[in-house]
Amino acid sequence: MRAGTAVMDNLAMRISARADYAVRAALELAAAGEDTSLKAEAIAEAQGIPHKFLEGILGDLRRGGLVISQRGGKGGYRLARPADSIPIADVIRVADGPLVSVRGVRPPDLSYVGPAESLLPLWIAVRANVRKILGEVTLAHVAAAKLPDDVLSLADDPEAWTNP
Amino acid sequence: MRAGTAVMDNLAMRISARADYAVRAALELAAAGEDTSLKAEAIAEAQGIPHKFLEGILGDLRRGGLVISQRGGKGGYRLARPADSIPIADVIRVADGPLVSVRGVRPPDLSYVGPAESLLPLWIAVRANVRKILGEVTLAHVAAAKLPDDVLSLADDPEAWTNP
DNA sequence: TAGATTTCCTATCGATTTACTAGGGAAGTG
DNA sequence: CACTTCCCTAGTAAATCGATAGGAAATCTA
Repeated sequence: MRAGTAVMDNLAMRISARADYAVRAALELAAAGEDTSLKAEAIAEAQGIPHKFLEGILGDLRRGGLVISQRGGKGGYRLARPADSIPIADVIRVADGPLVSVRGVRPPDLSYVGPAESLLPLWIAVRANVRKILGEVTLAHVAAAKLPDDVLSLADDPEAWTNP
Repeated sequence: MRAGTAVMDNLAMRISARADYAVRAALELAAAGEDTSLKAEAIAEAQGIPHKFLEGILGDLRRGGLVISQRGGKGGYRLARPADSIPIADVIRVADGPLVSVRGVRPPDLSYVGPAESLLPLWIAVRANVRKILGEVTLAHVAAAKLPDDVLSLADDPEAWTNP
């Protein structure tokens, strides 16, 4: 922990509010069905997300080609593709940039010297693993509460839920 | 990406400079051997880390029980335990707090509603996976450039090194 | 004991990022 | 036209990040 500060919430790897909100909004759209559109306000209320903030995030999802928007009275947002073809990784990347980085640099662009040389393959391995999970699990999986077996088995280990 | 900004380095999951520096410093100590002590300045120079910044990080490692320090002429820092008994995860946690969090909260403390309910087990699975890798790989592994086979095989996939 | 060395502690700093909020314009609907 | 809903730009308070400064405390050598 950083010296001198009492409560440290400074994290090695974190998922931002933006990414979390983006995924939850996309899940609401997935649950609604590919051709039902929902208003930003309705999503915001359902998920407890500040609605003006959510509007910005939905704009990112639209520019990223994940959702389609419609203005006016019967407007709203809907998924651009079937929910089972949209991995969680895509949503996070579109809302928040690259999945994993070290010091703001992506692993392949790092250079290490001396005994730290093997750090690079280690970060790469971590990244590959995160990518594998979040690239495999789709909106449809989560919305239907049916995660793939290999992911479920990871989450089933009781030790995975403990704190430290 | 966030609307309106040109270059986005805003990341879903990142390893901070602090965590990176902490691991690299610990690796220098591991390479030096358990009972050789190194001065902060020497580590800073070897790894290209701002030395006053590093001093603070080494203080965290000391308070976390990972290194032992000695002041004065022949002083410096050395590992408190053999390098093969210190996982990378420990170093990161001591320097930077919990490994993985969502919106600054640790996964078990989150609560989701509706179609987002299965997000929790998903984050838990991601965390379990990161923990598994970083808890398995020790300072000795990295310093000797001999990562465990399962980690190596992850990093060997050429696709793991690609950008997006 | 004096002097040199090196850790240890506190405080501060500028830049960036994060998580939001405000206000109004553009597009579509009845 | 009136109304709705998305769309866009700006701004902002607070936290965090990465780093620096200055000196007190401990330890060693001579």
